[in-house]
Amino acid sequence: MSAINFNIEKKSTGARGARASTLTTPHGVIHTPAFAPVGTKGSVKGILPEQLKALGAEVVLANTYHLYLQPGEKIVKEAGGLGKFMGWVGPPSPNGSGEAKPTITDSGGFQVFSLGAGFGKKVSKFSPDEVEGETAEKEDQIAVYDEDVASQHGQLAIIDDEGVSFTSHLDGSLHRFTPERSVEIQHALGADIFFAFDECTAPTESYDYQKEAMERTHRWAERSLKAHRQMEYTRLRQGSGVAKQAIFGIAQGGQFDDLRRISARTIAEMGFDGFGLGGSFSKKYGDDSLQSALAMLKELPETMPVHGLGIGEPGDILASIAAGVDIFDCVAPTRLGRHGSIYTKHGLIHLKNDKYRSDFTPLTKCQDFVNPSSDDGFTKSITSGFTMAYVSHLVRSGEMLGAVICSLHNLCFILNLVAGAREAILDGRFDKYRADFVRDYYST
RNA sequence: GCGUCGGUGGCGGAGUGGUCAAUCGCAACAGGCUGUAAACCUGUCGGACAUAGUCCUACGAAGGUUCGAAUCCUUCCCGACGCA
Repeated sequence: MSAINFNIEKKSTGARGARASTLTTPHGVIHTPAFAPVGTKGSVKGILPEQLKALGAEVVLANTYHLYLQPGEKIVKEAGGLGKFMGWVGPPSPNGSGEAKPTITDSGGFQVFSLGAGFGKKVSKFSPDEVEGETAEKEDQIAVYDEDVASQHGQLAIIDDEGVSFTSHLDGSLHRFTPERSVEIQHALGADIFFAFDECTAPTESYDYQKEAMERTHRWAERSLKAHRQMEYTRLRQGSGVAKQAIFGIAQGGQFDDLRRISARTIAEMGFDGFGLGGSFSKKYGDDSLQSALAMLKELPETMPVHGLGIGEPGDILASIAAGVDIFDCVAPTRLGRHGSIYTKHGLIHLKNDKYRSDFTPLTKCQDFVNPSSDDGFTKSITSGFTMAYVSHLVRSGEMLGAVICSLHNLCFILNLVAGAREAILDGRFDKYRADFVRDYYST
């Protein structure tokens, strides 16, 4: 019995393609395609929950690794779950705060990549039998770590078949994630949708390593699912009612089509509630890996909801929607915004550039491209008094309001882009919608 | 007027005979950012050709010592402080 219900309202004919759906979660409905703003530590940086709602966001994504380290999953559980904890709630009821809105947690698998293991061969890896022991052995494990790499990049995450050992970036203390532990933490965090623990790889890894990591991810997926079912079973037996959380399995395979396909099939057959398209699609790795990753979706049953992890570049989002991805999350809107870059119909611009010092064009001009029905929307009205010159000034002078305005703007842009895609799908004109956008955004 | 300490690239501030077109920070200019160790990181930053590099002009001004001076000497200008 799944905690979510996925209902496809409209889909392209033929092979798997763009579709519009409603995803009903224990905390509310998500209309897909949907974009989930990222609130890694339980906060979409600089943005109030009320503002997120006004922008049209229906779900936010937080991170297991970060919340585990700080404040600790127990606190979040005690608060009543992630949504309640972070104030991501609906209208208040007469006798208290409102009901929590939909949330997703990432498993911490990405941190295995970003905290060091992504640097692959430079990082020592352990065979399973070396790490069977408990905490006492961990000191020794770290000693094998490549000191040069560690000091150069500050990375400290070591993969073995059983799980991942890592040192906290906050205080250097030693920790360990296994699939079971990740699930346990994510149960405590209580998001509507959470992910199986995986190993994210860079597309620059060799075939052999991609295969090894993929197979490990599959074993971890199985263990994650099993752990989830056991915990859920126990909870249900204690009379806690219905299933509260859905678990998505993550497929990997890097840039290799055959691995991607194998991974998709393997994950799909395990019985997850949904599918996570894993990987890292940063531009620095080249352009092919996303295409290769999207191709694997053909292996999935149409009825399976798909989450594109970390896919957030506008063109990539539309390409992914075309391939049947339903939900997205990405740090780009907020990170770019904090750094002073904003999306416009004609591409990304850097407000710090000299030419915007005296550009008195209203900021809202950048949002005129999609979803005309949102013309009276929140961001439009809240940012209507701001000019590029003013925001440029704020960003230059380090005023936090600059970061906030740019983040709002970018979230508005991406949420509108995705909402516009949904409308277009429902109207049967998605291909044109995508083509028009891409033409304008990537011209010049 | 006397004395002391200072005047270095947009700013702050190192350097006190050669390895100095001059450490570093800020500013400026540009680039990057895709499941957030990211309100961050990288590059450029006297001028001209410009890849390396080469050549100019430069450390208040003018002279001087020296093979060689941002660095030593003389005078002048300017600033801060102290004494009259």
